[in-house]
Amino acid sequence: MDKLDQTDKTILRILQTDSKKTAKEIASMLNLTPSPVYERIRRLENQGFIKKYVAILDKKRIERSVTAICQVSMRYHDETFIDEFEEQIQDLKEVQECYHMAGQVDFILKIHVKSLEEYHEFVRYKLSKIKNIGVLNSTFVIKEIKHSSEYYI
Amino acid sequence: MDKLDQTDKTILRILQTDSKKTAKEIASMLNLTPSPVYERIRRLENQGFIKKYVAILDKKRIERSVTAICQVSMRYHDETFIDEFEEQIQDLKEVQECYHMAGQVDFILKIHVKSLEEYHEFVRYKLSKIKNIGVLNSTFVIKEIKHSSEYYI
DNA sequence: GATGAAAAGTTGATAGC
DNA sequence: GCTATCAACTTTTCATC
Repeated sequence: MDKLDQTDKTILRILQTDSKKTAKEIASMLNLTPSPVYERIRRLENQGFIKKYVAILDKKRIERSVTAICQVSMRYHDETFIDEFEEQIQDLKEVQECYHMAGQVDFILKIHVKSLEEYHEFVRYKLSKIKNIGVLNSTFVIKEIKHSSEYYI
Repeated sequence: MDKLDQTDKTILRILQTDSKKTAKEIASMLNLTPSPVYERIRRLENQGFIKKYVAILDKKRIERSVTAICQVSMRYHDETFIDEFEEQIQDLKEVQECYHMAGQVDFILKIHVKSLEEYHEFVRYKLSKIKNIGVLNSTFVIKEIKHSSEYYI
């Protein structure tokens, strides 16, 4: 009930690249009728393999051209400080990703802003207002080589 | 023709969180009829604001639980070496994101694998086979604080 | 730009193999 | 787990305001 067969995997691969493909289209790619494809997709959703369906926007088109990677280390590593940091990061709309890391650096953040000026304001008025940040090291993306929401299956 | 009004922005915000919402549902959220919503979505697609629609999978469910951030510096910075690196990275299915950075580190990669053992094999048999890599520094995600495909609009 | 209606296509359910 | 069929709903188009 929780195992994926080859048909399931193919369906997931297709939906990861284009979720607007209809059950009918997928069915014809797999030499099936739409019904089993439809049922499998429903099952993959219910069993939690598919979390959601989203539109991917072009960041250049919506003025989020600057991508920064920001590495943060905390001054103290009390549980409370860490929890507080995590909570406050959730509310920062410029932060698209944030990971708690093993190693020297505590957190890695991916940030999207309109310009370097906006990044400066983000760091000055939002990020550095969070308590207990020790080291804060920002680098900027000069070219996006690969950026995908797909996982290899 | 290329400017977004408030209605466009609301539609984009909705589609970024749930692209399965029908034109009818969005219309009722905006106190409109489905037709103008439908036309706006078509326009947002044609003008390149919406790049694509995808299904987001649960990485734990499909055995890609380990996320690594790998920072790579090149030995030499010739154009040919850089181009070659970028090309070869495209073909590595474990690499979900790769950015060419300004600063000390040349590239930052986000990698998804099943286990640390698989990561070891990835580095040993795939990544380190790419020519001209000088420094290679891997860290692992111990907790995902935030991970979204949405941009703030 | 929006409404409203109508044609074409998809979804989702059900019966049967 | 599949095919075939069908009603309900959505998408898509278009005349009209």
